[in-house]
Amino acid sequence: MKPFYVTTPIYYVNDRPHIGHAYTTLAADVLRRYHALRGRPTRMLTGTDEHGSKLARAAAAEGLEPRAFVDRVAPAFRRMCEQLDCGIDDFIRTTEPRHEERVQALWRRLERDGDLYLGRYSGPYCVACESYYTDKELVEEGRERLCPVHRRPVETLEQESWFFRLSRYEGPLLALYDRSPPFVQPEGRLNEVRAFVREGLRDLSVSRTTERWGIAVPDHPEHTIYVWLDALTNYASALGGPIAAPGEAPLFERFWTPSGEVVHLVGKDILRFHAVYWPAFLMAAGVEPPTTIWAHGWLTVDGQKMSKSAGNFIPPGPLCDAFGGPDVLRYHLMREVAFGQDGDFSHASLVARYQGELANGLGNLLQRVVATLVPRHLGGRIPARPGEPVDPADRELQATATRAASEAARAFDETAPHRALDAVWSLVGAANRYVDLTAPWTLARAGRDDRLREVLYHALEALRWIGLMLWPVMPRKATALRAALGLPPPWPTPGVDRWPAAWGGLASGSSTRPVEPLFPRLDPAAERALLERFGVQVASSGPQSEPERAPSAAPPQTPSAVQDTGTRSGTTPTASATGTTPDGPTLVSIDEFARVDLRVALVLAAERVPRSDRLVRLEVDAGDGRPRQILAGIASHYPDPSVLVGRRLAIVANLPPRKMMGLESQGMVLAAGDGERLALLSPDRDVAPGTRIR
RNA sequence: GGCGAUGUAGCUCAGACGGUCAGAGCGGGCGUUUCAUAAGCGCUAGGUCAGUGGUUCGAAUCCACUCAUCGCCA
Repeated sequence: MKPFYVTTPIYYVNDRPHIGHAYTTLAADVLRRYHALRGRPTRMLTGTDEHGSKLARAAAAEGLEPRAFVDRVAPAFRRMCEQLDCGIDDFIRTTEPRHEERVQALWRRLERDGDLYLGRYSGPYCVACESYYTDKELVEEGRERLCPVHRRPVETLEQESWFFRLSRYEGPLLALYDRSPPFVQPEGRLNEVRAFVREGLRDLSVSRTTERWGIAVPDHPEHTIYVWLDALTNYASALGGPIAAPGEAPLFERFWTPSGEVVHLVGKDILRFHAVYWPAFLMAAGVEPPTTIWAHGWLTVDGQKMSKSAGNFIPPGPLCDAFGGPDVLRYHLMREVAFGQDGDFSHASLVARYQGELANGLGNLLQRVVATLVPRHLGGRIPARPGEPVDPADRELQATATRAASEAARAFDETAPHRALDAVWSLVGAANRYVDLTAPWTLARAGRDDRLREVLYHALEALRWIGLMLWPVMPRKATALRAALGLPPPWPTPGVDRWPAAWGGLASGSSTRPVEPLFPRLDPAAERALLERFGVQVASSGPQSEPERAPSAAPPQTPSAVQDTGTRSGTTPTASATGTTPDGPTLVSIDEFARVDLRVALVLAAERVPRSDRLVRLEVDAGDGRPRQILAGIASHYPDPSVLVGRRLAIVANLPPRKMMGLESQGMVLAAGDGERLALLSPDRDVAPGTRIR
């Protein structure tokens, strides 16, 4: 069995973990679990990238030593893995001695073999950043080219630098790109890399005298090793490689071998470093390059482009909490996004898939079969295994299962979890149809017990297959499903292929277990509540208005873009990616406007909110049948709000509830104001509370 | 500017070698069962397959050009 070694990028710790990090880590874990289930020895690595001037600056900004800073922020990434049930085998930090030693060992090897030489590097340099930039990183303002961070002119600075003889490896790299299976996936990306290399490679500057926070060049401590040479080496250093005497690094020998498979999952922004520099470093050191560099796409949120503005991301934690564990998020991300392509995340889609596919599809299937039919008609006993299916319905179910298992396996083998899940769901659908078609409840009434037992056996067996195939993506739920069938978790065992293959593997005689619904359906109220909790406007997809003129401390409620995968971006510095919105008036369609629920509301009570100098608490009749509480920032204009009682005001009634000063505001009153004067809007004659405004 | 990719039903997308390729899932509409988480199941979508012009007996599928979007490079 070929060993399988999969890595995520190491995450740059200048940020908190968000759903983009979660996505890559999840994908690696899913692949790892799949191959483990197939009986392969597996290993998964993730970690954090903790060197570089950006981090040193971030630390300085908080008055911390870099070491103290990274020690504080790095654990969040490890916690994310745990939260997502990603069974990592190792977590490496580039500041660990075991890594630094291996990087220096690699350096010595490259130097010994003549692939490093001392030269002079010159390029645009920002004094404030103490950092070089490449031409394309600079921002142009007028005729000037400025530092992307400080917006200050850069100067051309020359310094002594070590160079790696990258130019030597043009031919070997191109040969690597011709090998099959392709070194880079998806293949479209391979062409880009090939084109890049074909245009010629220049030697690479791999040390900086201006950089302090990093790994020192052996014997030349005034030089710091280039952060990418440092960072890339993590994939091998975590195993004790890439340079190690025989017997010294057993893990490296076991997993980093031509007879094994080494897969690096990377974001498409860092493809070049992985597909050009990394294999070149390794070839120079006489080490086999990895098997595959898999570049996945971006995750947008609600179709919004990525943005790097701070705090503008979706952390995975609340999504796990909302569904009692990570499996629903795991499922959704793997199912929704075609691996390798850009994908979109939206809470609405998450909930829709949950309801349609998990609750109605699989959850309900398990419920009808295991929680009802089998206990009711068979006393919870798993019936005897029938002979070879002869009934067309039985044969059809079995054929679908066989097809699903082989298609799902092929999809996982091709790193296409979305297609694997598609295949599994073809079996879920077939099993639901099978139950409908064979109608066990009718068989029971007709006293056809033999047939009833056969039918339920096949339905249970289908569930067993589903449970196994789902385990890589939803380990907890798959385990719960198997428990319902009276089966243990599918402990992966090297050398043992547990993928379903033979129909009839379910042992008879044992008992099913009572189960809680695997994926409890959200009733409309719960669904709405959940979406509102996520800040999704129910029944519309339009942008939201902010309730009242509330303090802007809270993050924007409009779900917006997530960032890139948070790895070291080789090309785009932090500040450059922010887009600006044109200032011109925005037109809305009549439909968009119609989504705003404007109503007349009668003020029943009004009082100042204690300890707030702005807020007034209103109780209004908005035609809901019960009073509604609205907070309005109008206290400075209405110091005695009781004058408002009995007035009819215009309100927005379908904003998500929002808490201010510990009180929930269920709407917003409309007012005209310029900061100095403010006037509440009222209808000019009496209309019933709740009357729609249009 | 160079190279490349994509543009198929409201949405997300499948559709080697040109001739049951005009499809799937979701959403929408209609119907139906009752074992089940008001779930399931069945039927239904009449979309110029971006546009134009070619090649061909015949093209979503080949060629050219145009438009749009995107990626890599400069």
